[in-house]
Amino acid sequence: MDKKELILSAAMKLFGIKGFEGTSVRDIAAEAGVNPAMISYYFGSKEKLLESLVEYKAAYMKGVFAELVDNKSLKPIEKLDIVIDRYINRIFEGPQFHHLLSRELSLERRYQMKDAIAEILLRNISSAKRIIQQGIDSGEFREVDTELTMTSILGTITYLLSSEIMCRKMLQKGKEFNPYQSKKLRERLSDHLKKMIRAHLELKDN
Amino acid sequence: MDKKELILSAAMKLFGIKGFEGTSVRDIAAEAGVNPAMISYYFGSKEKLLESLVEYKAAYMKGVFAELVDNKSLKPIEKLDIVIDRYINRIFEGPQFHHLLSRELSLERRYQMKDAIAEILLRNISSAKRIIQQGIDSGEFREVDTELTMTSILGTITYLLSSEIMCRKMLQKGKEFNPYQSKKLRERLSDHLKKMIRAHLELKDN
DNA sequence: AAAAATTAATTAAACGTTTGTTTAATTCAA
DNA sequence: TTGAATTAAACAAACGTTTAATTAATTTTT
Repeated sequence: MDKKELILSAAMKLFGIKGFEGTSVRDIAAEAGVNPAMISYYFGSKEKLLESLVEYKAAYMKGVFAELVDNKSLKPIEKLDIVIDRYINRIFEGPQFHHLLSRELSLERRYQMKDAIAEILLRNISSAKRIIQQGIDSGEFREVDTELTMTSILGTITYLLSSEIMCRKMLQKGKEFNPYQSKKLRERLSDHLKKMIRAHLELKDN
Repeated sequence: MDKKELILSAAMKLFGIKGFEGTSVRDIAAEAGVNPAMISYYFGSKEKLLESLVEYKAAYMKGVFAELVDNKSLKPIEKLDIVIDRYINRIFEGPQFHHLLSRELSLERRYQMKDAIAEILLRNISSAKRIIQQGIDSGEFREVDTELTMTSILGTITYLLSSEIMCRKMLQKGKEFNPYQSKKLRERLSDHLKKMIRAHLELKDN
């Protein structure tokens, strides 16, 4: 792995757990095992490093749900199940990046970057919204508020995994419980969301 | 208003919008119109100011739902409606404190404070969880996952209001749309949540 | 009630660190 | 031999906090 990537992954880790302002370039350099000057040398500045990081990571998230929308062999409710599971898996696998994004979004700073982040997140959300709309149009779903239904799906996952301590207390677990490594929790969350979304969307006279 | 309170409300505002590490004591002093030294004088340190702030604000949130649990004249579903509306109103009225809390919770720092914050939030959540359990016990609700059902309620509200820009894009609104001052959005959110929770909790053969 | 003494509040300035970044010299690779 | 990569050192600026001096308020003494 070249030094540029070492810096990026060190920054990812530290920004994720200590926040942008809470992480110094010397922290990042030490974590990456490089000289602090290399950060300015490669990225220009700490802030541009953050921008590079978001750009770099965003590439992995491009249009994950796009092909799902046009799939003709799956029913809308089955598509939504896939959306839910993919989203859960993504956050379970790398919660740090997700924490970084939501923290940046909630700060009144770096507006240009916030806009870029919002665009990244929305790219997938709008695909999922279209799936719900498909179900409504075909008469399989009730005429729900598509935007807020998506909000509920994402919000449930995000809120549960926004902090380990909160998750533990919420679920009444001990200190030995690690939310992000619990396969049981993944399934429990997936199960809850799918059931709730079904009850919410499916017509009563089914 | 005495200077101690001026400092507290200035800190509340700035920590809320710029974050703890992103706000300097000089920023706070300027916003409050006091000398920077007054912060050390009254609170000891910047970190203790944050602790005082959480303690100060937490007093207003003490056991808001406690009396609701024991209320005999309301049905569980009606109680939940009240929980939803109170929670929505609280965040709409003062989103900054809520942002501060969730940001602090997601950082791997100040663990003692995180624990205190989690306890504050959980106090009300456990009351609401008991309401759902009442409904299950009385046979009015399905046997759902009470913890994750609460997570969905709180997560929906939190996610929608976690950032203005994300909210606008999610709802496809223009720049003139101010989520926190939109009475329409409050009602739309309340309506969506109540409907979804009803579909999720109420027995099919009702 | 007035004066004196004591405590509290407030200030500007300075403290030592840490911050992000740059420089200038050096090592490395092509 | 040229250009890129890497380094240690230095930079000014900003940071949280402390100091020492001054003003304001309160209490005690006369």
